[in-house]
Amino acid sequence: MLKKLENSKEACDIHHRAIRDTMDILSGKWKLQIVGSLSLGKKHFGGLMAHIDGIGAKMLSKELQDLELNGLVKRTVYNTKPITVEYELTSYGNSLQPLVDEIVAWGMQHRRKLRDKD
Amino acid sequence: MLKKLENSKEACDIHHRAIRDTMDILSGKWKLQIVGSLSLGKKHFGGLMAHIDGIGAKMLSKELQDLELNGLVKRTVYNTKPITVEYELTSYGNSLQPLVDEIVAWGMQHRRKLRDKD
DNA sequence: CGGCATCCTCGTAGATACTG
DNA sequence: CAGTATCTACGAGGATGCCG
Repeated sequence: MLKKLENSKEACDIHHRAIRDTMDILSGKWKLQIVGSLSLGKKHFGGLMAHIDGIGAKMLSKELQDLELNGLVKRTVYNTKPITVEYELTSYGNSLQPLVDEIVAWGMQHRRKLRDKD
Repeated sequence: MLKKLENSKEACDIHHRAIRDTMDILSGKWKLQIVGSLSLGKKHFGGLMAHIDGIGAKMLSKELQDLELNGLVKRTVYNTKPITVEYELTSYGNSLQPLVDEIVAWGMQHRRKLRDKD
């Protein structure tokens, strides 16, 4: 463990680049909510629409494509009568779970904090 | 532990609200990088500018104000010859550390993954 | 049902110049 | 050094309508 250069300029850059990488993929208003939603189980397009309150079809479609491109989400089309499409997290998408958990945990704790103060 | 309604509509809403709350506070291109930067120690305005590659004075200023409003960052002005200002994480700001760690960890793992694939 | 095309709006963010 | 002011551009994101 010769990690003695932790505070070097280089280490900081790696640090920041990692933050940037993650945020590039999860940026925007909706991606994390979509991931959070799918982490509870696969869903249809319409199901996601209903579940994510506020999102429009265009946004959802676009965000899902982004997530699919990054290998986080798998898209499956079924040739049912009116076509249906199912989205689910890939195993890679599931690797975001601890991250999502932290975000949820912090958000809940934050809301509690605000209530106590006001 | 009667958390048996985990999958209820209500629980989902709380879930999503928490994600939304957190992202509202950490949204934007820079906030997480600023937090990450300050988590390594207090810094001057100029220090942050230099450390965060790419950010402009206006953005940095605005983002810092946001973070201060949310109680994540403490701003201290020193009446030195040319005025200097120091920024540091509050204890509340430090509560984001595990979150930031997860983001960094995932970002680094993601970059590794991409390298292996290409 | 899923989702693309079009149009439009508004916020975000950059460049530059200026102040205390 | 640490901002603020102004001006501008771009793109995220919403509304609507059409298509497989």
